[in-house]
Amino acid sequence: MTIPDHKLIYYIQRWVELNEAEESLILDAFEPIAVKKKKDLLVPGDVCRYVYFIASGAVRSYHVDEKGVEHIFQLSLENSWISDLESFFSQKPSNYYIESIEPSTLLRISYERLETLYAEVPKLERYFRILFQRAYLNALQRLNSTMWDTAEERYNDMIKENCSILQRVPQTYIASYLGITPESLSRIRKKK
Amino acid sequence: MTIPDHKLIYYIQRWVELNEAEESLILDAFEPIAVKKKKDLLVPGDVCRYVYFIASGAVRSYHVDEKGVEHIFQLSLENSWISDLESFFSQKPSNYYIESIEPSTLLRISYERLETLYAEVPKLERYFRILFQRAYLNALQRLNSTMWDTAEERYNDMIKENCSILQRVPQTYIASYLGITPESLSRIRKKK
DNA sequence: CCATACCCTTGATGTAGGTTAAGAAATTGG
DNA sequence: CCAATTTCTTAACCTACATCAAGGGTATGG
Repeated sequence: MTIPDHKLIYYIQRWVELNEAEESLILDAFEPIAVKKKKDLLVPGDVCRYVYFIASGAVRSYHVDEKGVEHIFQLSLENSWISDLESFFSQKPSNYYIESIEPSTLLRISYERLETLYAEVPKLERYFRILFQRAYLNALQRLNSTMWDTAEERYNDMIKENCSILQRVPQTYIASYLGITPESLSRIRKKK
Repeated sequence: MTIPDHKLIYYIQRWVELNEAEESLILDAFEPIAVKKKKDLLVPGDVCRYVYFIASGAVRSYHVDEKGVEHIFQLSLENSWISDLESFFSQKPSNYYIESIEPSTLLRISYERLETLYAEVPKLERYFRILFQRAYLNALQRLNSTMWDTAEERYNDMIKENCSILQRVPQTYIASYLGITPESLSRIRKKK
């Protein structure tokens, strides 16, 4: 068992208990891959075939609008998940890019394999139920603050909660994730 | 079995198959209640004890900020779910109101009862996994359009997707749900 | 190790939507 | 069925953030 494998099991065990048999079923189902910086894991038009667990590194998902502007959806560091779930679960073409922003090690599982894995390890339904529940609440909070807080408040919240990401990715990415322009973020930062 | 009970099972069966035994276990676990218009199901400071399935009627969840302004989170019609999941799952005090906006019939289940029900009917983990997955994707789309579309575009999208709600609740609620003031919504509507 | 691309900053100007205020219209309940 | 309350509209003015533009700094890969 390699280090990234350990981490996946560790993070699943935070929410559901697994016996040894279940652990190996899970590990067998995931395929480890290593990617360099700036590698596309998904491009628009392709079906999103995998859900990725980030064992190390950083990955973003974004979409490019008609004017060519990038809108960042997710900025994910190690020990979290990333995918385009809409495309993944519908198995229809995606509108998004998923791209590594640092050299990263990932564990991926395909749609078909995940369905069979649910049958082999029913507890995983519980794990993903809890995971989506938390992701949903998180998205609602982000929605709430986007609707009702100023850009400055949102940036300050991000500083509080998420220090390391600010050091690791360009400010343009942070601005896009917050829903503002790089210029505005620069002005907000100057105020301090 | 009453009509509202039927509907709950019907909507669960859209995603997972249930046998008769499982159906009755589920129906036994949910408690039907009827509420008038404007009844508070949850107020800030209280722990959210229930998840509600709306068999008929309409319910909203909202929070009131320091200035006394209401921010509507969810506007839910019959055949959908409503709760403050953050409070429900953490069993900590809520910051939200949940209030009926029409006379409604609801099926509710408590936190403890849901946990035992998961043990009795493991398939429900799958159902709620899928439910949260969809809710999460929905929240992300709402986030996306709040960040990048104009208020007018968001209102037009709502007209397309959700005709009936516009007829059934005051415009102030729609405005708040869209993240704008009633005045702005009024101006948008005048344009047509 | 240099050139190119990318990234950050700063300034001038534009605009969607907020705020305040007030009256008209529609609901509601006693 | 009417008074009270809530909802909707309109108008004048304001503000947070966007857009456009241009210059300087700093990675980075050939």
